[in-house]
Amino acid sequence: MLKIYNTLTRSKQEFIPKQPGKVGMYVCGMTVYDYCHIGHARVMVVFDTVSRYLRHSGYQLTYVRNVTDIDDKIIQRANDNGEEFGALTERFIAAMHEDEKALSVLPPDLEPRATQSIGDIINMISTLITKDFAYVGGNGDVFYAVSRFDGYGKLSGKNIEDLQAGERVDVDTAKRDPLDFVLWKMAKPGEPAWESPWGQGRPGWHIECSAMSTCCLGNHFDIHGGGMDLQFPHHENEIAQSEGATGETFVNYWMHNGFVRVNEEKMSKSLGNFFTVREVLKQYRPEVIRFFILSSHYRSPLNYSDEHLDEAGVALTRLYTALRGVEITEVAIDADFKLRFEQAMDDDFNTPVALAVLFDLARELNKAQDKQILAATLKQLAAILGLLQDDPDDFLKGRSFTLVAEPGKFTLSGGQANLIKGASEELIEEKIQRRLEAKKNKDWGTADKIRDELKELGVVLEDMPGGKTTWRRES
RNA sequence: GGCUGCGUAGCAAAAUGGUUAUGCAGCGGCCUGCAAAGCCGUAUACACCGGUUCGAUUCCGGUCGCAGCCUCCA
Repeated sequence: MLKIYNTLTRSKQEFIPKQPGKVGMYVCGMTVYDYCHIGHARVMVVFDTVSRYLRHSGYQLTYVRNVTDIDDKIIQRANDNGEEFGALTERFIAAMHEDEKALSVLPPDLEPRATQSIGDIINMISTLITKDFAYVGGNGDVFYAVSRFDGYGKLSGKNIEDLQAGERVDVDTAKRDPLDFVLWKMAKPGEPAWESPWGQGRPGWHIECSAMSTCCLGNHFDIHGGGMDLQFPHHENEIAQSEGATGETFVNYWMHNGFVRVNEEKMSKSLGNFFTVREVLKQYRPEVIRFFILSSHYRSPLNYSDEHLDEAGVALTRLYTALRGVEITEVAIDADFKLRFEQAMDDDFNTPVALAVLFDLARELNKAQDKQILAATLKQLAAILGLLQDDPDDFLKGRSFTLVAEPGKFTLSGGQANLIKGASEELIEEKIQRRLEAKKNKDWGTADKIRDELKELGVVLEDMPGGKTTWRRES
């Protein structure tokens, strides 16, 4: 039985979909004016894992993740660059898709864009005005009247009085109440704009998600996800807009992932302490990043550092080592390990425990005479986490190292990866042959020297029973 | 100031009212020419102070420390 921690109730609840067997899930995606950083990667990987597990559990899932491709920052950045905002967003959407692909994040079923949902957005704003939840302000912008919505604050645990008391001085006299937020923003000359009943303008950020989610999944759906920081005001506002407009419950389960931190501080654009996915991919294999993200629970903070990435690489190497040399066949997998794995995932997607099950499985596999069933079990269960799908030898020898170049020039390359990581495979094989000769002559000095040379190049040798020598690159 | 949440061994990270988490690192052993990998064994914990309980790291209260939100942010 799957349990999900619901931010709305601050407790783990049994997951009961609205319609038996079917799940609708919406996740707030990226605002595309820059490259994705590791914090964005966490959202993508976490909800990709959630969607994989829901499907594994037999649910027919519709997974929607939007793209915010119009907002103030996008306009600002496009102006700074002296380019059309559409050119800017296309470029970063392409880059985002490359990053996702590298991290084994499967594409969502639907990826609506704000600029392609303007009609739906306008319809929702019109409804809100009709129902008196929204008004045209003194400057022509359309605002949501927060005080009109009774449930305001139910998600974030805030109440209107506290918010008003803590409100910073707001010079915006166009609003009736400082807490009101913009639904439709009038365009300044030269800004991107769409026709609307209130004049040329663009949608506010919050209404975009309300419109795109209800359009794709209906007025009332199962799961809505996003980063912790979106709880307030973004998701609170979404509830106010959607429930105000439709009169129905908006979402049953709210899921929020924790932040990636750097030196105990939130990784964010504003703090400037972020690492982009493609930067990190120059140093670490994509699967190592994915493993690192899944090695802590999705709601916990995740501290980013090279040391932790290194540890993730070593841990992943242990799992791949267990699979090395075993032919994976189509067999029924081990029921006990499957059950333990599912119990972990059923408990609010407890990936650290699920990984611990995989490590226990790896130990059994290392001991086993007949490895077929355990190996198949390991690979199949890991697939639910989006891990261990590479050929073990390719992983261990660094052949699947991913190189990310400029957007649009994404390359998956074994040959280049070898050059990055030091010695070519030809050189390694040659040295191994020379060492085997030396070993045959019991010339241990030469043999050890060759081994040390390769170690310098990040290559570790392993003498196998039967006189063969295999090798791997240090992760 | 208001509202969330967190504080676990050398590091990372889970569960749990009484019993081995797990990975890396350490120590002892097996294996190996020596290693590596693997296997076996082993040490080191639950911020502090009270309370509830036969028994608390786990529940309750308080203290201290940390992070996040209250402004755009995944």
